[in-house]
Amino acid sequence: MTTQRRERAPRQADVARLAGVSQSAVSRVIGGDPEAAARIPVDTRRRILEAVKELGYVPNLSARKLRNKTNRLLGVHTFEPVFPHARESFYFEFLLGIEERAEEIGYDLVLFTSTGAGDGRRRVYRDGTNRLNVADGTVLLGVATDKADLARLWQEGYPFIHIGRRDVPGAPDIPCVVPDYFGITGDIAERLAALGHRHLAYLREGLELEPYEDRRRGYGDAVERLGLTDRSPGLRGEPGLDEAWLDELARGPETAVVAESERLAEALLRGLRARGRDVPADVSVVVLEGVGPAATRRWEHLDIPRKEIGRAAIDALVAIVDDPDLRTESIVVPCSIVDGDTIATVRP
Amino acid sequence: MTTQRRERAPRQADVARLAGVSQSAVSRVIGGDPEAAARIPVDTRRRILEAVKELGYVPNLSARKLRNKTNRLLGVHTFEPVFPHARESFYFEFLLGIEERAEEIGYDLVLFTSTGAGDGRRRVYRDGTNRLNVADGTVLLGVATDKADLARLWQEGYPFIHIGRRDVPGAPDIPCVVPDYFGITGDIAERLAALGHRHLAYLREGLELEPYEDRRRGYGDAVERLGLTDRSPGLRGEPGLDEAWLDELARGPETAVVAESERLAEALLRGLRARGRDVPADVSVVVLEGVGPAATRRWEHLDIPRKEIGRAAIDALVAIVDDPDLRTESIVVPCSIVDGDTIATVRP
DNA sequence: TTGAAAGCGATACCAC
DNA sequence: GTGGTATCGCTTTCAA
Repeated sequence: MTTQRRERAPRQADVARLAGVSQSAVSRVIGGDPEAAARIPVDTRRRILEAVKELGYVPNLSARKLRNKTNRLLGVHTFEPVFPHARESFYFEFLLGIEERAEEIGYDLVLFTSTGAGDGRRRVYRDGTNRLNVADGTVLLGVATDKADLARLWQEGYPFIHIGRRDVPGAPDIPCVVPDYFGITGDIAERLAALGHRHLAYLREGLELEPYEDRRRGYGDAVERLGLTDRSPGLRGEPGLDEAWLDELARGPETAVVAESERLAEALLRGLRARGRDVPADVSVVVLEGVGPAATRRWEHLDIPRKEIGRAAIDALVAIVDDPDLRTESIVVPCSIVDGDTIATVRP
Repeated sequence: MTTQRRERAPRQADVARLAGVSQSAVSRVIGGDPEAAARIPVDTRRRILEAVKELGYVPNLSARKLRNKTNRLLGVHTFEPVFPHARESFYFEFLLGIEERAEEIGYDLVLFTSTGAGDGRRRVYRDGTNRLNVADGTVLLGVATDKADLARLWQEGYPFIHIGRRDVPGAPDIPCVVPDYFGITGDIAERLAALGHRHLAYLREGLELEPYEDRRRGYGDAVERLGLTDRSPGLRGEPGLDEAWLDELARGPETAVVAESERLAEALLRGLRARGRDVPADVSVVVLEGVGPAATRRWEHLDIPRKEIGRAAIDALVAIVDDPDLRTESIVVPCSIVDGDTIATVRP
């Protein structure tokens, strides 16, 4: 049986003709609105559905979107390519959550990949066109977030949500879903205090993104509140870790260090050992980011619930899509601390 | 500076009004058609572009698609979820190629994820709606390909391409991009023959999908053509590997085995060793599929250029989208053999 | 050169 | 209950 291949996709008008009813009737039956469909006699309905099957009619989503302004498509725009490095990528887990949740609630995903400027960075607007607007709304992520793009999207009133906090001048409240860095870094300081640590130090990366600010503020506030001391350059804005400060640390009163990255923690570990001090015997260490499965040590570290965040982003986005006037505050997702063997109670 | 957030997205009509021209003029300038745009006086053009910028106008892609029947969106439909297991997935590499190529040629990707039936399998048609038709065309992949879906898509005339060969009754030539299993298995037989092997055996998996047929045909034809012998049950349709046949193999004239999967090869290896024979000293082994990075041995095996195939799929799809009347034959992508240490020349 | 107007396919209001 | 009909935003033909 080799069926003939169809030329033109059938429209509601074709269905209507075949069923001997008006186009509106077809729309009412197809459209799924139970209210409207219910008001149609079973018999007419049956004839229409038969015609639909006969012709193999399927609704045209673009037309629907044009009318309804919605098509159950959610976008995902990453400011850097994701797939190429997906395996190791920081972002991969977010996508997992995004896909999972989208599937659960019956939305499809548009991956905006074409917007490459050729230099690796991706912009939302390409020759004046916001390509995102095929989708009802979009989740944005990436370190290299373009704030101008964000501001413009916000002004356009396009529904979107950003993973990770971003402050954008000119756009008061960018809807974001953010890990609770502020809270968890406070908890970390508290945990250290509970173990008897009074003198802490903070190791800072060279990045000045908002999420780092949150960590620093959370930690700094807690140190103050708990009456601890921290005389490290990191807390006051000096990134990195130099020999001078390592010397200082090795003979100073500090018994615990919070490092923004595993990289820094590794360097710290080497530096301390070179000076005859060990972790956690002499110094406890907590890592805030970048602890992978290939880690050399079981660092006590902060865990970002990426999949959770991806899911939360979809839910928040759908809420915004459903009600664009919604003034969404940022969604804060709690983080947790993964126990490692790099902290200990202070030696008496 | 806190700019006001816009209420309604501006349309061409708004731009036209502001620029003091007609809507068609705006369309001509915006639409990008150089022919049409060229016929518009520089001055008018400038006024229009200014109005566009002033209002922050961006074209509505749904309306465009409705008119033009194209929106530079390509779909990806997987018959099983991909992301959840993406890291290890057989399919992941295909996606890499797909994303890469789509980005290069300026298309965005729609990930059809919402079509889950709840049982893990995904169908194209959900309550009668072909969700794919938001995209200009779609790449389909998956083992659990639903042939009814494929047939229906084909009949509808929807532009798509399937990764992996599939024969669908009722749809003469499903456009597919397929690894050249037929050719490469022939090459494998030849390579073995060149090493002096005259008596081969074939180990078959229990799956009856088209790609397996291709491998079996390629191998079988070559064995015949080269005047080799193969008395294995695998070649004639018996899947698996039982003790009886292992005994047979251990004392028989066979000096080389082609196994459809690493799993089978492993079982073979164990069986042979238990019978005092070794690989490749006594028996050479070539594996056709499933050799991962965690393999216990450096199997001589077939390599599927997955990324290449993904890229080829996009190119083929775009060709079909551009010209739907195109009778696409299947695209065949050559495979290669990865050298391992499981084959050797026949001992004199 | 420029503009009016006819669709593209679906929805919903408003009469009948 | 049912069927015209205006409308969504854009492209393109056809006149002016």
